[in-house]
Amino acid sequence: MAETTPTGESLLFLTDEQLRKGIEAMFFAYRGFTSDPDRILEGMDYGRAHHRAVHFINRSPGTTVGNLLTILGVTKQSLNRVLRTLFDDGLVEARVGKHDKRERHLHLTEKGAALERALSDAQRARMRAAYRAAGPQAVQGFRTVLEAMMDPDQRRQYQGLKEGSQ
Amino acid sequence: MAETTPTGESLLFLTDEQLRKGIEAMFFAYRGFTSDPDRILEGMDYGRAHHRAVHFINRSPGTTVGNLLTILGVTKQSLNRVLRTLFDDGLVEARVGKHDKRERHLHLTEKGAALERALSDAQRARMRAAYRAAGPQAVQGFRTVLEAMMDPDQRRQYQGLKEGSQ
DNA sequence: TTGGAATGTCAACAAGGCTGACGTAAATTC
DNA sequence: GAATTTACGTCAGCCTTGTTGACATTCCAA
Repeated sequence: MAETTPTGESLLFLTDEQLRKGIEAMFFAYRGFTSDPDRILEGMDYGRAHHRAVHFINRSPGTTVGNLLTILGVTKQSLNRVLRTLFDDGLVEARVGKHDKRERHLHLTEKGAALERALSDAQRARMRAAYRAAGPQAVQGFRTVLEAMMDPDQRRQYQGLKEGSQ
Repeated sequence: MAETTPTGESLLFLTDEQLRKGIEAMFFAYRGFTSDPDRILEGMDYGRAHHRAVHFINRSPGTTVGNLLTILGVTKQSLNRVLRTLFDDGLVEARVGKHDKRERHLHLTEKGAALERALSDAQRARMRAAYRAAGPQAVQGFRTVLEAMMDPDQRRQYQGLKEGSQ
């Protein structure tokens, strides 16, 4: 491999030390990333799992339970516990599929949409501040590296979500 | 705020849509980020919490229990459960402080260092591949945005760890 | 008509967070 | 020298969110 020998473009950014810094940056940044929604959710009877469900239902209204299972990567039992409380509290409603009546299409109620807004407003505020401080060029790099870090399956889901399927 | 009106440098990267993409990128990328170590740990009696402890003990040999508590941001009861199994299995040893005998200074044993290497090798491999694919410029941006996303306290810890204190 | 897909649900369990209370030894302060 | 504070350990109990396994229902599709 010719590119393992530093040439004009230095490859110092691939040293173990630089990689370790990247790893710790992910660790600490992810804590910040989740902290604002977590603060909102604590006290309510909800947790991070509810946030994720509400986020992706808002993102793809009418998505099915099976879709959600794939995206979230958890078992149906685990997701069902979360969805049940969201149904019971009137944040999410499930509509029986028109074509395939086995499927349940998930939608946020007005109340659910309100919670989603509160959570994502908080999360976006932090993201916006970080983006603004870092600048567009840095944001471009940020997205590029994150995308390269995903598993191929996850990346496909991420990209598939880019243009909403309604 | 004058800079909320797009000028020469477009501010399209600050739209809600772009921010949402950044949020989902963090979500999916973090899953990839943790998946390789998780795979190694499953089957052993260890989990992600053990990984974190071992990582930071390796990072700062001789660190105290209190330091570790601050860095990890968990309660001593929670950390203690993890440390106890690491002691019992001979991966970590605690040395009574020389100056302050109340403190326990934590060190990896050879066995602990071996596990740490296995875990960080796997995690670095993914990070290295992502860095290489994205290029140095993107990596620079990646680190800049992550740093801006941390809480100030977390950022101080992250930066404080940059140059090892031994 | 029959097999398999999509979903819900019950039960049991584990990891890893949390709080609260209590104990001990060592350092520090008064 | 006594009192207080600090660093750490531990017991008990609770919560969220993940897991596996088993079983029922409904419905599409071959």
